[in-house]
Amino acid sequence: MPELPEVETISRTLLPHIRDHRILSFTLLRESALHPLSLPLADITGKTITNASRRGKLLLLHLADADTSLKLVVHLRMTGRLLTFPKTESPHKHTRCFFDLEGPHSPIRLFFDDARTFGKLLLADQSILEQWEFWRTLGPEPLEMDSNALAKRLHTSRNIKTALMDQKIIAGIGNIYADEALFLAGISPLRPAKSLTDAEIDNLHNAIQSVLRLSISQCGSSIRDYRDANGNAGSFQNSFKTYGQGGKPCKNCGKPLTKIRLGGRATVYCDVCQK
DNA sequence: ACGCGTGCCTGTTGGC
DNA sequence: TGCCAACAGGCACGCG
Repeated sequence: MPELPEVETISRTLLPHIRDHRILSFTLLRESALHPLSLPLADITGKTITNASRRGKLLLLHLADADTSLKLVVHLRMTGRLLTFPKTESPHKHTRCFFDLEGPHSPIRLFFDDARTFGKLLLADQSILEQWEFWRTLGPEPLEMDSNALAKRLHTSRNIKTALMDQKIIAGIGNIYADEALFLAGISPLRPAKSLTDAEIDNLHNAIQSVLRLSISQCGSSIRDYRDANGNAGSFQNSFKTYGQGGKPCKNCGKPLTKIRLGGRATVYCDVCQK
């Protein structure tokens, strides 16, 4: 399930394959893969991909031609993948859209595959992005914000786990990195966010940044679906301290980890080490 | 205005 | 062994 480190990895591994490639055509196999606010996908033909970047969990392909500047925004949600193949590759079972690209070398086909169909493509200019509520209200990048900024955004009565997963508060954190960061910070996921002291928020801020940075350095976490743009798995799942580890001994104190549901999400923590 | 619960979607898993 | 409910979870949405 691609969160910030996974999307960052996809962006980095995808760019060398598609930079300076021109989009010749597209094939949309599932209409609902297109976000309702999107420009018609036909507007993408003839555009050149100039860059790939990330904002929160969103992957951005920067497009340009002589007159316009557009972005193809990809939200992979749970099971979305972006993969490149030679142009002879046929659509896969879960291919929702593919693009034929021509570049300096051999032509390639860029696939948007998505088993659970939660993912979306949004072809947007600046004005569409500004109309898009999710984009407009997306919180700051965790690797670019300081501890004071985080403290200001955590004035909510909700539990800290749910608050960390709220994309309006901070962008890019999902279930994996919320659990892992709270364990590293020694903070219970059940704590009301606004009950955290400045020192605790400072710890949490450091924990969020170190967990995300470490995961990026390991090319993200592959539970089952996630792969980078070359189809390779990440390895941060081997470093999980809590996520998916309910009932197993805490790596710090040895007591079995507690598994609960919080905001409808599986949540694993140590009730000894996390206060 | 805010917090909380539910539905969406389909492949995988685990219990009987 | 086979069946089927439960589960995975990011986000929109509706309710109180």
